[in-house]
Amino acid sequence: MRGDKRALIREAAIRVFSEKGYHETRADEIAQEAGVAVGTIYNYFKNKEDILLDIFATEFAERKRFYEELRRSGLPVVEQIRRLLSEHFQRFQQRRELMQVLLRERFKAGEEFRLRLTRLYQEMVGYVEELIRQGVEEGWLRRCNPRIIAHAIFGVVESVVACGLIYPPREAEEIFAAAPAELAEFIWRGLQRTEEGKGNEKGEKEEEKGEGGKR
Amino acid sequence: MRGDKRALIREAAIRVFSEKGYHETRADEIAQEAGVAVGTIYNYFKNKEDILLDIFATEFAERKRFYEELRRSGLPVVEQIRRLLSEHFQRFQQRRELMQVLLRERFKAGEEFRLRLTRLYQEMVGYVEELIRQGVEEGWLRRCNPRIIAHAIFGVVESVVACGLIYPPREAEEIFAAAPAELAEFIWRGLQRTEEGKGNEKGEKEEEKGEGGKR
Amino acid sequence: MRGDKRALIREAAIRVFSEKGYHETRADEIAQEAGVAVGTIYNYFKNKEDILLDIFATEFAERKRFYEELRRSGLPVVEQIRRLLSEHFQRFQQRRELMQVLLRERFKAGEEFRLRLTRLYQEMVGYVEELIRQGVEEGWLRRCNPRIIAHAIFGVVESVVACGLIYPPREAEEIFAAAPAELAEFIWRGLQRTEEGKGNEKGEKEEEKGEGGKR
Amino acid sequence: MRGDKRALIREAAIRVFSEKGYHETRADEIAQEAGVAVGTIYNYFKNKEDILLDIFATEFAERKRFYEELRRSGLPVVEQIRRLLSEHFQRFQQRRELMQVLLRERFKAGEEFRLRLTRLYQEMVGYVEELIRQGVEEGWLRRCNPRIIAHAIFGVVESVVACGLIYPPREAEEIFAAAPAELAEFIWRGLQRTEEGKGNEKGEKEEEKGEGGKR
DNA sequence: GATGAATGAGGTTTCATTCAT
DNA sequence: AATGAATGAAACCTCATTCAT
Repeated sequence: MRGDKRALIREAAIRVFSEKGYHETRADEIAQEAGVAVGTIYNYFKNKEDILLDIFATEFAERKRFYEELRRSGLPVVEQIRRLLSEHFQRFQQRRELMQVLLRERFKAGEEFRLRLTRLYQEMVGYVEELIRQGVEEGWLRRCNPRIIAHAIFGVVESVVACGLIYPPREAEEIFAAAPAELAEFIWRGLQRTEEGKGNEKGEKEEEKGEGGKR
Repeated sequence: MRGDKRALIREAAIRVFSEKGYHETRADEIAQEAGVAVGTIYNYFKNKEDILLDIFATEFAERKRFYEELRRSGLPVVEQIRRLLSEHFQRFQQRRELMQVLLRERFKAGEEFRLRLTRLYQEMVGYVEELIRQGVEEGWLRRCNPRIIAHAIFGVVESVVACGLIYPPREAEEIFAAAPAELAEFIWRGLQRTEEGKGNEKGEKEEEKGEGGKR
Repeated sequence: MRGDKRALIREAAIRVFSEKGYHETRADEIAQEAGVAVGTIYNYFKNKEDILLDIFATEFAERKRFYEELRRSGLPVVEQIRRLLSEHFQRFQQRRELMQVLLRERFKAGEEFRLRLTRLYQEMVGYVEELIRQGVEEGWLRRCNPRIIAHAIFGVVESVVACGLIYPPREAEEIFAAAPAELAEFIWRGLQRTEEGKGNEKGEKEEEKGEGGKR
Repeated sequence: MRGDKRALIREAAIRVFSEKGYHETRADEIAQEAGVAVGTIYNYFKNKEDILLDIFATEFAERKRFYEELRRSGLPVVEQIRRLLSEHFQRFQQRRELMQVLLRERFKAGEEFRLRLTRLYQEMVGYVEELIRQGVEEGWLRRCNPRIIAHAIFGVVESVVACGLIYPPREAEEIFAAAPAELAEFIWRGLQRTEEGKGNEKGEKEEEKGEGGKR
């Protein structure tokens, strides 16, 4: 039950944060959105910042779970990356408000917050970094700096979220619809080996990409 | 003289904002950094937010100048994109603090701010979008959604800035050194036409994308 | 409960305003006088000006209640005016500080304030104006411009309040003690029909007034 | 020349004060209205309050000059009062803005200001008080408390100024046109002896009143 | 556990005044 | 004497947080 109320407040916070931004949101607005009294918030969270941190922590925990599951799956790296992208775009569709909050408040300052968030973020990117490193080592992917490329991939994915904050709903929807396939393709080409045995290798990849874009 | 003082305050603000974030920065900290009294700020800016907006406006104006110069250069699109990327990375090296502020505060809420910034941002991305559109039409680049790809490119470039906010200085420097080449390559591959067997390959892709867009 | 706290703050404000004037009074002085924290004030009032407006509104509402009661009383107009004056002087004795605030801050500028107060004031004077109009029609009072005379009566009554702000306490007390009778007489004579030779006298006066108004 | 600039600024201040009120007027608005730089104001006045005080002092000095002239005129008291009222209404017509400022800011707090103004005000009312005292002693006026009645007369006169601050221009003009005769009559009746020898005494007075209202 | 009125520290902004030119 | 940019003290108000009910 305790978890329920915490989640209730967290989800309410996501809605208002995504609408007005963390700083512009007052504690009592979160309470109102959650349908509880202001004081109740402080029974479940240390302070306002703690709610934001919890939003990040909850989402990152879920992602980590997904990443580890993926890692344990034993699938080929290329397939793992495909699923990872597909998962991200899918999750964005389901939880746009959440994603917007994550994007917007990613760099909020505040001593402790910054430190804790940074750690979470590094850890998360680390999974992808590791995946790419493996892909390179195993010869699936072109030789590159895995850390930089991992961040770049996050940058690409986040660019879609950003569009949702920049364009009016109509245009945003068009972008959201086309983006997954478009960007999977973009990232894929950016990672792919080119030199030898293209014909064969390509064929496989193309198929994979197709599926990735679809689901 | 008036312009000088405005710039003096703006540059001071960039330094403090990049350090502590816009919201966590107090007006008198900006004043102190600028070496003026608090009141002086308000002789040159309507309010604190106005400083932030001015930071964006000034930088975006400069970028627009560069983009238009580029456009008028008559260089082949591929070369234009190359220069654009190179310029961005170079500018990032020169003005890291500025770039961090732009990245961090991009989505700050606040009625008027949001509206004005959105307009500036769209305009800026618009240049790149147009460049890509041309590149595709002229056959230099692969067929794609230019708007989405333009945003993706910004996302990639911004990912480097983000690293500066996530990693400790030592590691960040390593990333900064390698990123330009690494990411130019990444973007480049993402845009490039596949050399051989185009006709066939293309057909497939279109189908895939079509399905991807449908869901 | 809510009404209580509002009244508590309002009454505290009256005391401080009457002592130092609205503009010279700081929000925290009101809070201190009321025995609450500054923030509490803003739970009950939109801003400092809103307190002042509430002081006027509350008093004017009470006066209106009295005027309407009087009107419904069915007493002869002359008696109504007598009671009205008596009530005013009595109320002044009970609520000197309040009256001083009303006198002092009556013309405070400030867009909305001015508008709202003006409306309240006109309404209040309107009652007396109407009373005089009736008195004239019914032949109790001399022929006159009821609106102007209504304002003049308020001017006379307020002059006593003004004395409280000008003279040191000792002298003020003397004035307060004598003023009600003295001014009731003054006003009364100013309104009274001349007893004998009315027809003739009246005619003259009308002419005189006519000329006076012409110039 | 020094006096000229001082007067220039004072007159400008009267215009803005009457429009927005003393507190709501900024020093630079006075400067702008006067067509000088802010700094210039402080070459002629100690501070903002000093301008307001100067407005009162200048007007009160002029009034005192008039009162003393009147006193030295050797005219019968009744005639003196008639002229005094007539002068007041005339001056109001010529200098409405000034009168509004005097009415509005009469009770502004501020240690030194209050003290100095109070002295000026008492002195000014004192002349009228003395006049009435004489009138009573000489049997021209009914027995009364001269101080209270003097204040009441000021209250009546000021009520017209107040109307200018309460009613919209159209209605205010109507009031201004009718007020002098109307109020002279009101005051006159309030002061006049009634008991013995009315016929004769009255006749004289009526004439005087008529003239008073006219000019 | 829930409530929401009370709290008061703290930040933004204003604006009277100064003073170097 | 005139200027007006710079100053910084001061005040309003907000809003995260608490705690008695």
